[in-house]
Amino acid sequence: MPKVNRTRFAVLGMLLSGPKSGYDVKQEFEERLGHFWSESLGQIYPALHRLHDDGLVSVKVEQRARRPERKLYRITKRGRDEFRAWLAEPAAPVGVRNELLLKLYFGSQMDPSQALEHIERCEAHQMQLRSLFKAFESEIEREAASREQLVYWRVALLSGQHVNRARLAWCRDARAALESLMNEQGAAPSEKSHA
Amino acid sequence: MPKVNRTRFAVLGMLLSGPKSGYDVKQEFEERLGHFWSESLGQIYPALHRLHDDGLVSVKVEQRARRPERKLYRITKRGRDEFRAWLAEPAAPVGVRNELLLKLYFGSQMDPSQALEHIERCEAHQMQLRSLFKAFESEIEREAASREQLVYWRVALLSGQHVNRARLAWCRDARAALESLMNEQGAAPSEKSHA
DNA sequence: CGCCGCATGTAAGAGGTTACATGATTCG
DNA sequence: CGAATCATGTAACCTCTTACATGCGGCG
Repeated sequence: MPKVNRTRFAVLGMLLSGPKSGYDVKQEFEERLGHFWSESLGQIYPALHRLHDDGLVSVKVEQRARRPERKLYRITKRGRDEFRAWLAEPAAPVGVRNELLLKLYFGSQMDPSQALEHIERCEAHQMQLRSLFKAFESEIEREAASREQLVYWRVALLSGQHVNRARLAWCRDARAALESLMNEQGAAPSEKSHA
Repeated sequence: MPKVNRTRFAVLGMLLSGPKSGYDVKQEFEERLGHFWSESLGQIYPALHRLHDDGLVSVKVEQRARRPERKLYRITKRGRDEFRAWLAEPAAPVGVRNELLLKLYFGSQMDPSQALEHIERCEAHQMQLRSLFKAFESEIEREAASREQLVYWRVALLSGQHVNRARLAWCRDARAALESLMNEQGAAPSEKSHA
């Protein structure tokens, strides 16, 4: 298993669109990649230091009138080369760890009504996500620097939307399954206390 | 943020269906929860020791003729109680870290044909997954111990299938978007070398 | 004055994978 | 005999989040 450090390249990639401070990098992760990637400041600052040690970025301290000073990191030629090499490599599959499904797998240990609550929470969350994605649609239209970039941003967003729709559809199916289970048990109450 | 140890409860949950060894627990994770949860032996053994220290499981060494001996862990009353309490709590949302989308987000740094390869790899992987899910459908039908358990297992599987279908649909959309981008650029080749 | 936003960093600690270490038994 | 499976465990090593520590400037 070719274990590469993804934070390293995620941060490096953020610098492609121009020199940035660690703080800027964090902002951009949250604003634009929030639905498929995240990095904390506790990862970003050390990553920038390491990138500098390795010569993939250069630093310059920027002094601004009446604003705190900050370090602007700029990607170097070597940085670009290494980034492109990383881009070409196959992506590792997403690690799956879904706590909701884990709990539902053990659903027979709880009340069906409790299981239903879990699903309703998921449904509410996915509805919110749907709105966010909707708002994002117009935002990337405005902010993309080129036709090419817009296409790739749309592709990334589209993935979120497809999965979001799938989760919403699943919530409906799951609710239906649990409701019919509750009807069955309500109609024919077998012994439950020692299950 | 109420940080609870999920491995602890995942392992504890595995013992609900009867006493098991650490090795058994690992098997069951792989066979039945593979698509939404995983635990390594390096987590499972220490987790069982801690569960024992905390009185949530009991141990018994099982001697078998001409087979290596093993430790059978059995969930205790307290274990069941704590497990049920954990089940009732809201599940943490899935942490998102999708390396494929990260690379595609930076797609304008590579050849569209390279981006296309990334998508085709994803598509191939999702096709395999689809077959696995299909096979799983009949397996849970055979192995569920009760009607109730079957419903919950079906709900968990259904989630995998919905998301799998969404990813396949996205692969098709993404391929189409990239192919039309390649046509545009092939027809009107603007300067590319310094992008 | 106190809080918020900007800005940089470190340290502690949890969580997680992999490799290592050991040993029995079974099957070809 | 050697490889695969069963079986248990530890150690090293990443990764990641959180909390802590510090300081400036603007705003109410």
